Amino acid sequence: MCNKMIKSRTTITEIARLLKVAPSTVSRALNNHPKISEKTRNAVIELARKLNYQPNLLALNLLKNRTNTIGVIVPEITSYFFSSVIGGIQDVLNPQGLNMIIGQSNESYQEEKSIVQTFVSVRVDGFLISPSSETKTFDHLKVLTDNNIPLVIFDRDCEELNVDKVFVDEYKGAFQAVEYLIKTGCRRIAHITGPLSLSTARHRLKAYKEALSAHNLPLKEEYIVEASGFAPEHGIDPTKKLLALPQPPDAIFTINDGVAIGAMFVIKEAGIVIPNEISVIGFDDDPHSCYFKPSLSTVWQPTYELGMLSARILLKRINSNNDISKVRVEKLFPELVIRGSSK
Amino acid sequence: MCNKMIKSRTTITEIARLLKVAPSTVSRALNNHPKISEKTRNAVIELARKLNYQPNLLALNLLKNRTNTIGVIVPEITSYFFSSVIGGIQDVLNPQGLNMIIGQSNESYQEEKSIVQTFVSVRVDGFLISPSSETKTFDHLKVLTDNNIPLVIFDRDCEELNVDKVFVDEYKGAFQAVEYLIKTGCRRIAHITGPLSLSTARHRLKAYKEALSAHNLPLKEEYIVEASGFAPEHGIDPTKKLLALPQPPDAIFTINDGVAIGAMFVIKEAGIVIPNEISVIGFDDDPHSCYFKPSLSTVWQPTYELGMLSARILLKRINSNNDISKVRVEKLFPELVIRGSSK
DNA sequence: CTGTTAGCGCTTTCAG
DNA sequence: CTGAAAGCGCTAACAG
Repeated sequence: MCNKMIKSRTTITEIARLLKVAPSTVSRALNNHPKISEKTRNAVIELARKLNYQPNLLALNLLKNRTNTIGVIVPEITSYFFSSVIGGIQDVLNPQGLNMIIGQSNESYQEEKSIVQTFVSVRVDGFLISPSSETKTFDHLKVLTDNNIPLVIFDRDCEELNVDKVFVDEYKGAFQAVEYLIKTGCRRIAHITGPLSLSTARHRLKAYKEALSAHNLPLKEEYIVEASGFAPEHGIDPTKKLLALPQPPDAIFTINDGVAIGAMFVIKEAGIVIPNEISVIGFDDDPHSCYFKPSLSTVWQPTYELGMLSARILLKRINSNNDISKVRVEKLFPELVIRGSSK
Repeated sequence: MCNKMIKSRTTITEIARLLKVAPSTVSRALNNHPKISEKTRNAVIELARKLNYQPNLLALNLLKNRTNTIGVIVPEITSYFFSSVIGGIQDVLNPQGLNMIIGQSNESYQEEKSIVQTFVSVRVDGFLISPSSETKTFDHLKVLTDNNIPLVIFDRDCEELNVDKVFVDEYKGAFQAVEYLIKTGCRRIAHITGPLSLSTARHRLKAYKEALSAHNLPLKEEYIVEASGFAPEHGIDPTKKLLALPQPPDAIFTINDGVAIGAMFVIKEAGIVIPNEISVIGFDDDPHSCYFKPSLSTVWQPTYELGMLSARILLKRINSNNDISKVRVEKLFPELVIRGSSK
């Protein structure tokens, strides 16, 4: 049973033929062109509706040389952080009739590069990119600006790129978290940082250091351990290392909630009580965080807003033909959320 | 400083002009057409490379009347389940030069319908859909099959639609879970189910009932409670209800890990020991699950494979011009993962 | 106000 | 083996 009968979609010429007018007239009628008689306009619109006419976007795309598609590149889509950013992007794009294609770099420079390549070849109208942690050279992104393809960087900075950017004020969030630990009496505060190629990790680390020094606490190098990723498993070893120290910390501030969850697991396993003996504060406010025992204190990030703002800025640039000379750099504000894992 | 100089991309006519041949010749050379002299072919290819020629997909799309884009519609992207399915889809699509656009229905029928609409109007080459829990009529999907647009349903079934489908064998997974609880001595086993409009919830519920009866355990209606969603928060009230029963359960099998996490939270809060007093088993194997105390027993689902297989089946249909009469329905197998929350 | 023409970039007959 | 011409569906000059 072969169902070949594709209901061939009605075209503008079809309507023109039926109405015995020129295709251009139909086009004008459908696009609210000023100089067209009410009569023909109505006739066209009515027939179009009756025939369920839908403009062929493929034709329009070729003509206008755009695709109405935005390319979004993130390290991974399974993390709460990025998936909710994507939600924000989508909610700005869709009402504008724009679509997005998503690429996951899996934190790999090579994959990121090849995604950029394919997105360029499908001619996306613009890019929203949060670079991978492996990405240290930015030629593949410079190509975009060189070719006048709009690009907004979000969350993770590329200092050498002079383009629109949207961030969360990591420094502030981290500073508040560490300061809170100090104020609640912790004196041996450790930090599990992330891949230091990332601006986010660097800013949080900087805030950690400066918060300590602002409160005249010594900075001990052995209290800074690097996690190689953002999942709970990446928090395991760093935490073990910290607990094995001759003088273990009485607080741990982690790069994110994932790592904090791994840390709490190790700490509880070791029979150490949170927060009495060790306080823990994460970063992100993952929806799971409040269901752990104790519930995880953390720094909430405006993920959805981050996505929306990035998309809005990109749209502005696209709609202005990338003719805005001034580059925008925006910062959104995080918020400390105190729960059970800290005093 | 206005950067208007768009490096206009080289076209096939450009190459033709430079080589003093016809555009069609260039086209043939570039597409390995048999009847073309080695000489011209090489000349064309060389110049094309030198000029960094990239075919204009927009033009090809109009000509071939396809977009090389697949529309993927999921209830939400922030859940581990769906985001990892998407990873599988992507890994099949990209090597084929296909892209995907994603739509989140947010479990809303209206949103789902409107996403289908926009995806049709951008002329995606095919659909991969997991319907929302609100979706009870399927006219918006029948339109697709009526218009010969390939469609694969995954994870959540629409019985009245006769199209390719890919599922996980929910029944088997759930049956094993409940059977395990019985074998480890639990006798008052409760089930927190999900929205019963979903085939997934219905199959798991059915398995729960039949596992009990297979082992001659009574089915008590008060042991079946419905969660209105899949997040931890949706597990709170159902669990409270169960604990308040004159004879509370000694085990809870939940619709998924999210709800199980909410359930464990309530149980621990009530000072009840897991698994000694109450066993808990979830469904999904969310990466967070093993970091809870106790770690959550669950049913692992082959999410990535689910995505890959769905995409492969869709591709097959697209590449065959939707000319395959036999509909494929595939089932993948889940696996019981026993951890600390069960005996 | 409306029709004619040209063209977006590419492939595919149809002739040579 | 190669060129000329037509056309995918639509819009935007340019004439009337």
